[in-house]
Amino acid sequence: MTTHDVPGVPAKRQRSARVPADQRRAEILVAALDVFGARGYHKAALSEIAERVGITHQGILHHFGSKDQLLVEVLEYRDATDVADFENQEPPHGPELMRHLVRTARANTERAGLVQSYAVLSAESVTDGHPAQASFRDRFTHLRGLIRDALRDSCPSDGPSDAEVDAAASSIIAVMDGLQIQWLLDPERVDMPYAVGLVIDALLARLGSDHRAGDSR
Amino acid sequence: MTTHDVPGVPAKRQRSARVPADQRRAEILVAALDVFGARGYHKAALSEIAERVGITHQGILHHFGSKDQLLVEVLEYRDATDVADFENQEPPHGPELMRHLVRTARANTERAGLVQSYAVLSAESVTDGHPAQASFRDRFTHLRGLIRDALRDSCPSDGPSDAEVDAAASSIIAVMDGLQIQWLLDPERVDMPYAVGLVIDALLARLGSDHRAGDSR
DNA sequence: GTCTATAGGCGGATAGAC
DNA sequence: GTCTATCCGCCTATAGAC
Repeated sequence: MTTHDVPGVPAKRQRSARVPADQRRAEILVAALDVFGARGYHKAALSEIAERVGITHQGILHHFGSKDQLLVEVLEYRDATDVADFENQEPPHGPELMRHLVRTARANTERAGLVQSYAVLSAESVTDGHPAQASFRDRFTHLRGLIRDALRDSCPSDGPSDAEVDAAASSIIAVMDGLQIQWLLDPERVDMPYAVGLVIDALLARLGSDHRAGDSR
Repeated sequence: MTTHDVPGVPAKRQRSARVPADQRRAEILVAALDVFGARGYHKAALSEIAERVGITHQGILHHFGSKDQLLVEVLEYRDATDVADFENQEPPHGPELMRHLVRTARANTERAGLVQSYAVLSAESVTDGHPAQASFRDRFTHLRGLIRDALRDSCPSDGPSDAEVDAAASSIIAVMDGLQIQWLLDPERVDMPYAVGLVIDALLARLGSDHRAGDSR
């Protein structure tokens, strides 16, 4: 090294330009979503996120308090941008929701980074004491409710049992999530939007028809 | 502390009994599967695994070389014990495979630790350069092939298109995997075996029937 | 109000003693 | 086969510079 390493005068890091907190927080959230998705939450280093923003890792802790809290806010940010992709603030209802889910699967094939973040973080959330556990549990509860209502709308008369509708709602979410992992590992061999559409059609047909006559389970 | 902390004589750890390598490796694999499931791969500490076996974490590195390699061997061990649960060494074929999948989902409700290990590790494997990436990609390719063949067996005449069968195979695996995460977060509200059975029935009906006449997609 | 510097503690990896 | 010793990298807390 050619610069002077005088003990009392450490090689000074170029000080970052002073930026308003709101803007800085937004920059950090974008970088964090990227790095969390690429490395997973536990392997991700605050210093890597900080480097992308041009500050030190202590700067992140100043804005977010802890790595756990940063994760929670990253997930909120992800959900916010996800709904903003579609014109309405509110997610669609009824049969339109099913088409929305297929469209989402199709859109996801163009944003592998976001898909990876979601897949890794949602699975990691089931580990003991994970900071995002409540966030994901609430998310799934909410989604199941939305889809359950939409399924009921599509099967008006002599509807299927509550158990069937609940299971179908869980399954539609599960297919979307499970396909993401297979697709990330082998994009050529997995067609996410087509498979999601197929399962939804099959479940709607099953719930709509009077299959119980010939049921042998 | 009341014991003597003489500098030259550090409090000596009780030395473990010398155990044959094969036996020790097996003990480590059992403990590792447990800890990886409870904490996730990255959060899991070699020292915690070592403690259960009664050695230091360096002992594990002696037997497995690295934490990454330990994970790979843990997954192989898991698969080996999984097939041993059922009488035949070979997984069932044809329609019997579908019943096997539902039975597996039911059995999984009694072994949350194993389910957690699988869910966390399979999702983590999609991160950049993860040591288990090839292992999981091959696993999914193999499983899709098995299920694809079984679906064809169940729909003999004027069968559905290859694309439909492929998508159905991916979807059945995806439902099982995705349901595990929802179930781990909220066991009371998710019925894994019932939902898996529902999706399989719905897909079989869909692939078997001549739905294309009224298809509007 | 925004950020950096310093220091402690833990986890993984390597080398060498017993 | 197992241990001790040592290194480096990461998260976190505290203090203080601008």
